[in-house]
Amino acid sequence: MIDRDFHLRDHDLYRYIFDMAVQIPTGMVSTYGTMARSLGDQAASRAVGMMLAADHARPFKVPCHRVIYSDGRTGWYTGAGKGEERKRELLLSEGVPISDGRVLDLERTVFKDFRVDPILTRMADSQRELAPLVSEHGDAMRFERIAGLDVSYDGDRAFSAMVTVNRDGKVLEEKTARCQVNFPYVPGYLGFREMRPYSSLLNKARQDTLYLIDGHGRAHPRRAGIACQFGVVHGIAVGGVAKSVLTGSMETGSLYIENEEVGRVIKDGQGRERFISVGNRVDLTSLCSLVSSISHNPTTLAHDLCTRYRKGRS
DNA sequence: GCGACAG
DNA sequence: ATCTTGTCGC
Repeated sequence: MIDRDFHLRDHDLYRYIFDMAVQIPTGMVSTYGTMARSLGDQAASRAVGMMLAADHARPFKVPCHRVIYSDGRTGWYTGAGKGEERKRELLLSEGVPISDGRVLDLERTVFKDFRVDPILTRMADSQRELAPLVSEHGDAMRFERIAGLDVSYDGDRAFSAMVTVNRDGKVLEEKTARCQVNFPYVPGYLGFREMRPYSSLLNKARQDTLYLIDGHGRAHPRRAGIACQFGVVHGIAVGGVAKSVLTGSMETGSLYIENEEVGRVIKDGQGRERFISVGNRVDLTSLCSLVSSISHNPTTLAHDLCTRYRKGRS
């Protein structure tokens, strides 16, 4: 049984990062990569840097200047008196050894013993648990309704949209929603950023509708991309329609992970290249045929709608 | 230089 | 993803 609430919840990764930063003792530093690894995945290192630099509400004072690059480079400080120079000043005044813009003796100066819940490990485990629940069977052509979904952002305010068309490409329904997300984009964990914005578009999960999501399904390091998460959590048919590759190798129009075909490249109704992979309850071949055959890609329609919605309401 | 990571 | 400027094609 999958923990639906775990997938649907807004996990506040900012709070995790702030709670970690205050654990770095005066006179020591940590690195973006070290903090990401403590959370469970080094892939989040850029996200750690983005969160520390972001203009985001903080419940207490966060010593961002104590977080540096893993090669010792001090980097930038976005707080009061911003700049490279200010960050070095602050660290020097705290007794951190710096020379030539680099923190010295990293073995001793880099703090690694964070006390934190390894949330990314739990998320990755949850994706591995979900992967075997994905069904790759079902004819995409049997659906009367095809719904494209996408999200647009203003900072961490998400504006999502769903456009439902029939197989002739005629628009049957449009819907928008907005919500706050506090989980940044981390490669491999997109589902934990966008599950709520997408789910808030669903009055009820419809079995007569094929949902197409901007992102991958099985073409994911743990075979559980956002299209799989959305499909299994709601028990619906979903296809992944991505603009670029996340993982795997391309050979003659197919995307492979360890000799298994996990996706295909096609041209959509507008002639644009898209990477298709199974989310849930459809087979790859009919899914590709469907996306190629619809004159207006519902995912593109949803992209345009949520962009307009954001610009009109933010 | 390599590898390169959805949105 | 978003921002911003510049360029191309209709």
